[in-house]
Amino acid sequence: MNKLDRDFYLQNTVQAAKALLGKTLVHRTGDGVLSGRIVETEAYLVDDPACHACRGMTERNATMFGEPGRAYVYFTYGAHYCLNFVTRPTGTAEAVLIRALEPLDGVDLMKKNRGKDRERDLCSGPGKLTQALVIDARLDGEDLLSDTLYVLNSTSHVGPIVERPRIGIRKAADKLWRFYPRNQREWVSRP
DNA sequence: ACATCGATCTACT
DNA sequence: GTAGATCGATGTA
Repeated sequence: MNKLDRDFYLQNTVQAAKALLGKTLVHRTGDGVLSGRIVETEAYLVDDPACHACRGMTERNATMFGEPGRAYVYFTYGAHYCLNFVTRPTGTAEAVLIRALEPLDGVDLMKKNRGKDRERDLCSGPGKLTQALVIDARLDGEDLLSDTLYVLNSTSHVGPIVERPRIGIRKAADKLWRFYPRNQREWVSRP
């Protein structure tokens, strides 16, 4: 299986958010390989009031303004990291938030990282999956074409995609920019 | 310098 | 179903 190439991340962010469903996120760590199937995403656009970048570049969101195909990782609620993939050309600050995974490789290590035993509790939320896959601020700006953190272009068939309002935002709450495959409800953060 | 508020999670009712 | 934790980034003075 091949990694998604740079061109994949240049496309329309809403399309990219849908196209990422069913792909496999891989993190190679010193303790083992951790991976999961992407089953829930959200799109954040440059002219979108809910997007971190809508008020211009700051120290935190600088990665979103950079090269597509990089990881934007930020810390929130005093406790959690969230993982995004930067999309669109350099200078256009858009990204896809990865909200949930179906665990694949390294499940035992994920259970240890999370302090949970049920597989459904490992990656069913943006803060959960970063804890399970050991993704933190050190990976902000990491190239998704590297050999550490990357996305495999799995060709598995993804059925009908459900479109819902994004979670945890107040602005632009009417936009249906949260996506998950209808047949993957069991792994998502909020069916 | 200081006050506010999260792209969340957990535990508890 | 909901309250509380928790702390860095951000905006305002």
